[in-house]
Amino acid sequence: MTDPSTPPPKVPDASRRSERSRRAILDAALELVGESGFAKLTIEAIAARAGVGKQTIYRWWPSKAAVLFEACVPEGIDPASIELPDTGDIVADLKTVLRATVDDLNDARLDAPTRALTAETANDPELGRALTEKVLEPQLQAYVRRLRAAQEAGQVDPDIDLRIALELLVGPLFHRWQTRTLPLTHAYADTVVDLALRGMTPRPS
Amino acid sequence: MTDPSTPPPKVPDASRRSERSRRAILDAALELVGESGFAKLTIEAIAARAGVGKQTIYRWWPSKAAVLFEACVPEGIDPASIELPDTGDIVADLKTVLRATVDDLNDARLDAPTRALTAETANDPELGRALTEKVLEPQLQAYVRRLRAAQEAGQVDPDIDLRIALELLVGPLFHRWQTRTLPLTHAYADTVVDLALRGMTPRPS
Amino acid sequence: MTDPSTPPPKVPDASRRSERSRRAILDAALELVGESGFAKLTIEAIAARAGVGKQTIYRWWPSKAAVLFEACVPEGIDPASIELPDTGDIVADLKTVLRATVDDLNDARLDAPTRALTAETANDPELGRALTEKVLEPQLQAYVRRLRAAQEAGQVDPDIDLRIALELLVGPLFHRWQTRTLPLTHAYADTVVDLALRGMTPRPS
Amino acid sequence: MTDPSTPPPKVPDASRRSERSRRAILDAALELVGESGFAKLTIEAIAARAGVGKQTIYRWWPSKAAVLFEACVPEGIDPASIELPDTGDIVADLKTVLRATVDDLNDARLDAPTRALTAETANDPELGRALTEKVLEPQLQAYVRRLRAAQEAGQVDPDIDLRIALELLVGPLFHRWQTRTLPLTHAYADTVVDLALRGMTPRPS
DNA sequence: ACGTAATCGAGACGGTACGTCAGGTCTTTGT
DNA sequence: ACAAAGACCTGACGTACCGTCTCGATTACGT
Repeated sequence: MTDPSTPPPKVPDASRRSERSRRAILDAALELVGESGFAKLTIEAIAARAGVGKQTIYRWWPSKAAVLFEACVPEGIDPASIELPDTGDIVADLKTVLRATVDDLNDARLDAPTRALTAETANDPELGRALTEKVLEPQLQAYVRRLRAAQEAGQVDPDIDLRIALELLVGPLFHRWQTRTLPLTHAYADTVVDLALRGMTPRPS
Repeated sequence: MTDPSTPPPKVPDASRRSERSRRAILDAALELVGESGFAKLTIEAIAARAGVGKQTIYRWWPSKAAVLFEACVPEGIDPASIELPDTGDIVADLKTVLRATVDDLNDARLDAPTRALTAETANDPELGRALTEKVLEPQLQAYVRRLRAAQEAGQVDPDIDLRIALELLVGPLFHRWQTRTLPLTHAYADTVVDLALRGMTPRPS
Repeated sequence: MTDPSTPPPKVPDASRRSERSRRAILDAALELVGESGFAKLTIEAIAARAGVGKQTIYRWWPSKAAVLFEACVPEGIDPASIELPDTGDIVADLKTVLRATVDDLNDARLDAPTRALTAETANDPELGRALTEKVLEPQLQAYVRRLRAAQEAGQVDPDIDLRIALELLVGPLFHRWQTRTLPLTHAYADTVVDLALRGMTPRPS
Repeated sequence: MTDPSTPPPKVPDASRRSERSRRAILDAALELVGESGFAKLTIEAIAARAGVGKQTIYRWWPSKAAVLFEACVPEGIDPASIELPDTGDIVADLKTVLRATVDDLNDARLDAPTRALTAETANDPELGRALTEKVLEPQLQAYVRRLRAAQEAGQVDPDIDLRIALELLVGPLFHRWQTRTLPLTHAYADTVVDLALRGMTPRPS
């Protein structure tokens, strides 16, 4: 028996949803956030640019952050499928990955929406949870898997907490990106990997 | 010779400023951000709570972020005066400091405004610059000074880039705080210090 | 030769029309206008109450006023069949009729929809025309016929313009109903008839 | 002791009201209702035409009907000051007045807003009351006063209920105007007066 | 001691965007 | 083929704040 005091929230029928409108909305959101930033992004502007009624946005998304989230993170990609390269050389592999991350963070097209979403998590915990679960954790877990392989290959001290090890790698990059204190470069990525890994080498027994 | 097309921006006379109003505004801003978060913080609400006209806020601050910034970071503290402890034991000293940082980040009173300001830097570069310059860099420079002392004492490899070394310490903490992936604990701070420092010990030549 | 630029207006096939739906719609409209008034009457609400798709209403009626009109004025009654009583005593007959009119206007069930339709004629001239032609004029013509009979019977001055005579009778009632200035009573109807008829008695030549 | 559950409705300070805005709003409302009718009259359109924020309308008027009401009925006219002419000849005086009324009702500038306001009273009883009290009743009372003078002068039967007598005069005009059945002319006004007054002449005792 | 000039509380103003609602059209899915 | 259902685009609603402006009423100097 359901609660009679709160009538059903009228969930719309997803099977009748217009894919044309959905795509137009997501594209418009990405365009607009690139042009003017998240603060000036409004639902009305998205609707106008997409040639869509506002209600069509409110029907399917709870906030402009949710729209942007879906625009940035296309659903349907399997989180478990994310895998770091494994050439057998943990240091080289991590440098490859962190250099790619640096390139992504320096990409102007990705920078604006990513910063916007990250910032919005401060006001919107629900968004934060979604972002962590759908995007961040899958990537971090890939790091953990790669580090575990290195551990098993004897390249990393077996006593190390891999979760913290990973944070030693990505934390510094994230910190520089977030604070804009100094530029993010490949050389920086390399140095972080070298320094972090030096502390993880197996101790001579 | 000044531009005649733009009349003087009417800088108000700071000497006549009402300290009562200033304090009331800052206090009201802090209260409100604690109660409802930054998103629901409005200039009108601050003015109403402080018993102040809106213009009194607009006269002295350019944005609600600037108000909050001043509320959180009382001016008049000398950035150069920030100093990390130096007992001679770099590991112990860093653990002391990072534990204190963990405590601060876990303090509910500081959490909301700090997150709000951090998030707002994504939309307000001017605020970001101020935060970096007045708050962040002074602290980071204190780390650099303490690490340099350790280097000179032979506890840290002289080849290490201290700026990056510092980021290996604070980056992980900042990352956890920002992403809320796992709890921030003293044990975590200790492990980060241990792991980071292991990579910085002088190499046996 | 038809205009090729305007395609046929797609007149639906009336023979396949669902009588069930038609009745449900008309009943729902009457119910709703009684419950909440014309202003809050919406096509959506009628459709929902009638268990009918909105399109089924739009297919057959041009506006909510048209629905209400058909609900109030069942088609198929012969306008010429309306007849005032004729006992030979014009004063008594008019009092009978105006008292009945007063009763109708005081009937709460009829009041709301009638007022709504009357008011809507200000915005919807088409509706006004329909109302006049189908409802109002047939009744007024009945008055004219009855007054003419009285004229021929020597009870009314032959020089009188009967159209205006009739308006002297119904105008005051309509005015009071519309303006709600004073209550509509049988006594009022009687006085109006007495007063109006006094001016119409054949002059002593 | 006042009700603590309902905070004061924040009545705005009338002394600071902008007369410029007020006039612009009333003018815009009159223009728009003349152009497109009351149904298509929107607060947004009024605000746009008047070059005014919507809130400035909502601050001072409860509905678009109230705006139109004030636009049509400039406040500050003393209801008691309305007086019908008194040349001593009641028939001639009434014809003068009703002819003027006919002219007003045929004036296109007054027609649209007057019809709109009249129609709106069906949905908005508060408006109806205001209209009756501020506009209608003062005029009707003037009729009553003039008829009473005629009564005292021996031109009207002392037994007549003057309130009903007045309705016999204005009711027919109102009815024709409202139903648009036949044109409103001076000749019509004259005939109504003649017919109605014939029934009011003093009976030969 | 007194003008006078600036700040102050207050809040009306022209605006922008909000999130909701209803209108009327179009499309999909039975029956 | 028509009816139900309901998603869609449109546009107005009434509200919340924005940042600017104007209004007396305090202040706090500089004569």
